[in-house]
Amino acid sequence: MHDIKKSNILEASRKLFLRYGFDKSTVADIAKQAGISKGGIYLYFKSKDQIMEQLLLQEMYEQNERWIDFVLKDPEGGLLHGMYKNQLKAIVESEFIMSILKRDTEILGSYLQKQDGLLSHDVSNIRIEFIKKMQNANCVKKDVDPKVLAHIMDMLELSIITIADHKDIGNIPPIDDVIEQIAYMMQKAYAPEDGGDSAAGKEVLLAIYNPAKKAYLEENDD
Amino acid sequence: MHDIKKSNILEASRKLFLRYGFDKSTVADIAKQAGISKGGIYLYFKSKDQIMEQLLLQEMYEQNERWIDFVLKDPEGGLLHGMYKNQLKAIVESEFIMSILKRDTEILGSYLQKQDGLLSHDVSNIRIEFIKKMQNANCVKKDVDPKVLAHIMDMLELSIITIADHKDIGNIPPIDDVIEQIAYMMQKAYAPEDGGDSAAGKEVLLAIYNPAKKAYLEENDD
DNA sequence: ATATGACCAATTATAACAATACGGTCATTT
DNA sequence: AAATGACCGTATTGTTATAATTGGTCATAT
Repeated sequence: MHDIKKSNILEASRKLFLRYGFDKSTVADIAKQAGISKGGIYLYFKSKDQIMEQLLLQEMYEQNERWIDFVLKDPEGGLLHGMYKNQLKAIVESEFIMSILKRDTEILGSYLQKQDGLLSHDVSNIRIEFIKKMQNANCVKKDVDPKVLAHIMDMLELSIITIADHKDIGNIPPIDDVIEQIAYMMQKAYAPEDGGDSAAGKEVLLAIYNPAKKAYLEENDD
Repeated sequence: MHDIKKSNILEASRKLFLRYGFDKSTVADIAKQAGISKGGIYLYFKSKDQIMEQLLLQEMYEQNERWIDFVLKDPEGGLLHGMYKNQLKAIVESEFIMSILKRDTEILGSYLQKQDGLLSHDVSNIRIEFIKKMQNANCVKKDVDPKVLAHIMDMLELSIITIADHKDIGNIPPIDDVIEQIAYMMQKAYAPEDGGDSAAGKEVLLAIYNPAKKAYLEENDD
């Protein structure tokens, strides 16, 4: 990160947004938490909304980095169940990412209404295309409808985050156990008969991810 | 149903609650819709809350009847994936049941805050016990943790209902396809090696369901 | 007996207004 | 140049009084 001040502001915002939500965290609060003056904020960001936008981008970037990292280290990371497992693991490490996926009004507040750009872009279509590519690379059984499979993956991703609001926490098993069980289920159902080609799957993932990463870093050289 | 008037009131309430929600549907509205006077309502129910309570009980009963019916007709209905599939099918046939599982404040309104009795009883523990019984009856693989499996079933049940609030409807596949795919996944992952004993599973289900049904009918002889 | 709707207390919605807090700016300081 | 915080117009929130609606009752009618 080039600019330590900018980084401080983002870190302060992350902390406050998660604790009090976007609406209840004032620019003055953020300035105080970051150890600078209110006016100083506006030397680095043109609005409070833009702070949130940058924060979302950063968190998404870091989540993806974690994901790729997990995948490359996992022998089965190139197969569908391995990728999905590691994506879920990367997601649940960030409360902020979870609040995005939930579209949590408590955290994101009025930013949800205003800024639809970042948050509304539909991740499901990306997932569908991805599954098709994985089928071609012999990482997923070919006789399954990518649209339906992607949707079930969307469902599990959503509910792993939201179910805490619907069940007593005492009845929720450890999140790692749940993720492992989901991966097991997907492996049994969707891995090709011959086990699949994990190395090829990793290639598919990197071929999509690396250009996106490069584009992001060029736009945000921090 | 013994009393046609009572039935009319419940039917009128169901219609209005689903359309306008519990809070926005007044007792006068219900009376009008049912074709009787407001005072008449109180000859059959002691409060507006009690109408909702009876309605919930009725809807749950009917959902269970549909479920058992589907299961008995399905050759694989006695296996875990068959039972779950048919339970999901029975659920999505009733908007009311879906609003209960969502704890939809738009529909249930202030009834959610007041009456916790009916809605808060945790269905997850029932599911765990059920899976254990199914394992003993050779309908589910024995090397899986019932707590985790039950939780994943809770997750899928929840998200099949709630995901419409999070995705464009254009990107949601037909609900029947989704349910079939979930069943396929569960069959691959959790059916015993030998295919399992569907008839035994049906016995397990009826052994639990029939006494519960009898108790309900005795309490509500309508 | 059964059913009605005018009536009641209690809750909730509406309106008008005052007070506050907010995001953002900019003259001044460092 | 870089950073500050007093300042500004607006939007939100709090307050109060008043009006309307609601769930539930019960004297009366059928």
